[in-house]
Amino acid sequence: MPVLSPPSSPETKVIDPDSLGFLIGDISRLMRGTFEREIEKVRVPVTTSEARVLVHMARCGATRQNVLAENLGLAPMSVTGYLDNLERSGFIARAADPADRRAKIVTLTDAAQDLLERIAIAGQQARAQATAGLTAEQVATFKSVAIAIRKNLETERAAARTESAS
Amino acid sequence: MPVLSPPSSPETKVIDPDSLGFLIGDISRLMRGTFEREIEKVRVPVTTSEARVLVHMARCGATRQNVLAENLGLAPMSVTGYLDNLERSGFIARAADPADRRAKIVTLTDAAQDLLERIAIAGQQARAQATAGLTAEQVATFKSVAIAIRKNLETERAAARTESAS
DNA sequence: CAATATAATATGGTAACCATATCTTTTTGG
DNA sequence: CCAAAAAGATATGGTTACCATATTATATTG
Repeated sequence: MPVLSPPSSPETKVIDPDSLGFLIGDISRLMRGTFEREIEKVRVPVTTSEARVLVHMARCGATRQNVLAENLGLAPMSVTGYLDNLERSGFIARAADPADRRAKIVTLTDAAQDLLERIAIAGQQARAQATAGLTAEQVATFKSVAIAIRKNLETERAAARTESAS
Repeated sequence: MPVLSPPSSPETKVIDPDSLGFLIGDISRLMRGTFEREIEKVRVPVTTSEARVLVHMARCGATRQNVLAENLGLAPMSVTGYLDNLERSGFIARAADPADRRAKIVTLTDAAQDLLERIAIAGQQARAQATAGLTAEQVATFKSVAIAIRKNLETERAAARTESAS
């Protein structure tokens, strides 16, 4: 049985399919799948992004939506959509900001507390799957580099953003 | 100016918004955005996923679609869609497999060669943005841990897959 | 107080997937 | 050898995760 001849034509530029970007995309897709399976197990009726919104809200307390959007690194409209779902499900509430009637302040409801605990469990499970066989140090290093990468990309994103608003 | 009081209620389970899964999701979203901006700059009329398909094809040579799907870690139907677009754009061609008339063998066209070079440039640029200020060693470590994580998650995915086919 | 900016949202769109059913061939068990 | 099962691709239709632009209501500023 012949070995597969790698490039179909000799001068083909061969790009590493394991280059940084593809690798990140791969683990993101896979991690999301694993998390969704765990979310299902603990019966949490929210999506991954909605869970992220809740987690940030738990961290920040009552916030305006635009602040939350900034916090999440998302367009305000994306957050509006997630909040619509979460509000319909009874996990968050919107109230007019007395200081600025254009703005709305979102808060977690009591129902969200239960949810957050179950989300934490699902997250732990997913993380355990992902990091099986790795040392705590390896994971810590990975995370710190990931945070540095995120900062770089956020900076670039902000630059692209202001540039397009020329 | 008062510091934000973290949890809105004292017993709130506070989940780290920088826990592994969210972090990975963040850099994936950001990296894709950066890559898309670079892709635009080099005038490459394909999406990120389509680019990934092309890159894998350059690596594997002529393959059956199902092999390609397996290779990519995607459902066959997802690959069919990407290949539809790429074929319409003239970057890949489908041919019946003479050994099995159910199967189709996909190959890159000459037009794809140009494209791959430009994709490589966009990838390098995006990578440079992402890893600014990091040492080669940090990046290498990051990648090796990412590969380990990917392997773990692929295993879990396969297990979930066969389990649901009970 | 007119012009402008800002908070949220309505509307509508794209990308990246997947499940299920279907069609065609191939393989296989009797 | 043939009926039944399996396997490759695809049609159909759906979900999630976003974003851009226009709109509305309110606030700010010149």
